[in-house]
Amino acid sequence: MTTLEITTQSITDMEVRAHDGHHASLRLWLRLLSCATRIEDTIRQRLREQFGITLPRFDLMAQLEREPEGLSMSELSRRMMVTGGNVTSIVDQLEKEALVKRQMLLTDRRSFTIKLTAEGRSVFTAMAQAHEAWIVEMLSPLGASQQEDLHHLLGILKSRKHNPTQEKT
Amino acid sequence: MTTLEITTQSITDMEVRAHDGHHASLRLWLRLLSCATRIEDTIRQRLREQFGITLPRFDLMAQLEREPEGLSMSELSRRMMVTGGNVTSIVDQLEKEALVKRQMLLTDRRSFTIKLTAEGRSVFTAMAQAHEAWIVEMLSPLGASQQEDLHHLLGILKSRKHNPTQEKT
DNA sequence: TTGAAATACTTCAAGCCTAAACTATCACGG
DNA sequence: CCGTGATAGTTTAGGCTTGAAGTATTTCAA
Repeated sequence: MTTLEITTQSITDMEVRAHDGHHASLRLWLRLLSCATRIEDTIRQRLREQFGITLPRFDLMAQLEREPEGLSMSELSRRMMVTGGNVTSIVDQLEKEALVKRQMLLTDRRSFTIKLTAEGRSVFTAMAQAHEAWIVEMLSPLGASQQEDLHHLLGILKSRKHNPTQEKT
Repeated sequence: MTTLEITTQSITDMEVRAHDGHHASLRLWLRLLSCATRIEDTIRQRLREQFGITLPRFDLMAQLEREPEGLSMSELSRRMMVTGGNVTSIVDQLEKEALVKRQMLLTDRRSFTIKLTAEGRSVFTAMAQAHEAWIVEMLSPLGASQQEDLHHLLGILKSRKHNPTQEKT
């Protein structure tokens, strides 16, 4: 299956590299996933213990905090990268706790705007501060320039996501 | 709260850097999470469409594939970093589909060994091959040396995870 | 021996999440 | 107008996940 003839290094090197590259990619993916999971689990646990809130609810509030004008359900769904039905249930919960409110739109009766309530904003501010400190703490094994490097590498990964042979430009 | 007096650049620089560093860490975390989520979602979707299996079931089978002798429930739970109850339900499903089997232990009647069935092993082999190709494809925006860099940086992050208070160079 | 603590696993309630089906409203070309 | 297709949200069934409570078994020391 693989060539055994070694006239120059180049051919063999390429194949060895390709083969190893597969396992290396897999290992890289597992490590990436593991890092993200560990950090996320820690955040989830601390939010629960210290603020009695779930991560998805926190995330939704974080989206709203950046948009004082509020967001529609579909825009929330897009930004949070989750399905619409999911957003419905999270907003339902947060509305029950009076942390967000649905606001009718005059221009389109199908839609409405979700906003933080005054209490929601104040609660979120306190949580966000703690949250940011946790992140800083958990990323601190990396120095500032290493964090920049990591940010850059992940940016490359993000940009051209998955490119099945030939994709539109 | 912060000093407003600027006698030399240094003080302000430090504070600005600290402040920016916080936001930079947060941005880095969001990017890391987003990369992991996008890749994971793609894998989940393709496993479902092409093999009619869920990601957790695939992951559990992957653990078993590496251990021909099988694993206990608690060992599976530890390796997959999920709770025991979770493993119970996934094994239940896989057992229904005859992809894994519970095997009584003579030495300890509380426990048993979970193994892939012959069919499970054969099904898994096909899936794993596709899975690895997807990973290679999705990581391909990064060259081999960039993947190594990323692997290395994530290794640092993983090792010293979160280290309360004491540290910073 | 025996009973308390530890261990292995299961069950349960509650919440997250998805895909798919459903309702209501809007847009717009005929 | 009007009807057809698109869009905004909701609902539902099924699966994952957790934390906590529960059952069975083992360990170990008094």
